[in-house]
Amino acid sequence: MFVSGSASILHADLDSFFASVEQRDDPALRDRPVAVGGGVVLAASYQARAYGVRTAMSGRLARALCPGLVVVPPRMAAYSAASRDVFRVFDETSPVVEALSIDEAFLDVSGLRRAAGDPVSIGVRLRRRVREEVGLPITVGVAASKFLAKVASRQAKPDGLLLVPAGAERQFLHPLPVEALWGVGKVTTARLAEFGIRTVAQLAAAGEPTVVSLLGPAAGHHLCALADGRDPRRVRPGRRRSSVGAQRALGRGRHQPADVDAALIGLVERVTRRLRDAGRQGRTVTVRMRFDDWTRATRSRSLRSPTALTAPVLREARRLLAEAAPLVADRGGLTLIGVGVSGLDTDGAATGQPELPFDAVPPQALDGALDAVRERFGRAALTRAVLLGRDPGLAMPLLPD
DNA sequence: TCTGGGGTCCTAGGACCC
DNA sequence: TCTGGGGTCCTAGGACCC
Repeated sequence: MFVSGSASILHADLDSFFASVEQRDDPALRDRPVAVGGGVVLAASYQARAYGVRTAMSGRLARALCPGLVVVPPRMAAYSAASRDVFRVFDETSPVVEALSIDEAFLDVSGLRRAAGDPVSIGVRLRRRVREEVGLPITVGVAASKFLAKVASRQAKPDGLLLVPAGAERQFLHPLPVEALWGVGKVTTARLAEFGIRTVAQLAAAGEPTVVSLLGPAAGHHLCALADGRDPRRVRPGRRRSSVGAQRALGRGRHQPADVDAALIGLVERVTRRLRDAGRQGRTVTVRMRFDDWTRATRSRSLRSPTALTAPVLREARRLLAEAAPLVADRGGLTLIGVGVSGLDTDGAATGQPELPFDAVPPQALDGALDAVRERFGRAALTRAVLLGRDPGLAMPLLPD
């Protein structure tokens, strides 16, 4: 059974974001095939995509496919600024915005019909504003669930808007190939194809027990629910990053220990600098490695207390790397090294997060507010918040026990 | 084709606690 | 003393996304 509420979730996604910013800032690049990157393509304009140029492709291959390709080095600061401008438009469009990445977000506009019109009109205005005020093309999918909105925007690209009307979810979804589904990548597509499942309709017809036996319980149940149009996930504003990492390719061949250590120091400094700038601390240090045979490994350990300081993270990262020395020798040397810090603290007070305006939380934001309560005050307070929340008269004040 | 850099989520076994 | 069940945390790996 399709559960079709009204189609009031927007998925807004900038089109080939990095390349579009470059074309915006340099008129000479407009209408030309542009790739942002160097050794590897980070983003390709649609003119470049027409030649088969894709994200993650090597620069050499991209140039071979598209002789007129203009390759420009990335300007991360410009992309961050553009992202801030676009998110300002998002925030002015709806109070319930969930950022997914630097260039896409979900917006719940269900509470805005009276104030701002129906979801499609809101989407049309959003696209116009981003075009006029930021100068970038953006695609919007409109549907009753996050999943469908995301699939819709993917189908509508570039520079489009697509509504999946309530009740028409199955017609929209079932003819699509399984890889059109958010979360189905190469491995899952191949696995399903072994059993003749290539479209969403075939997935739905195969039945949940079969899909679960192929993909495991979590992915199986999840995918069947999605193929059936069931996706109850709310748009959750204010989600925070839970890990910070940095990595660096080292190139093939042997690397002197001193060079590897220098790279490690640089990575640790970058990561801890970002933690400090964000006012966050983390407990688990992870060292990522890639080897000459392209296999990967990670080693991680949790510190006794969270930190954002270079020294303790570096000490732990060096230890982890030293312990992995036999592995490195065995697999023919390092070609990439990375450092991550996860288990980030969620203490709002210590991180400069503003006080939660409990009396100003719109009903559709309750989900996110409760998560924030749990993060800040723990489970007991969450239970109490839920109980209080059931009786509007008791909803304030809410203080930690 | 020959390969970057940033993330999220899931699984699974083992340790440990109640 | 032996046993069970449940929960959480830690670590490693892998799929997937942009």
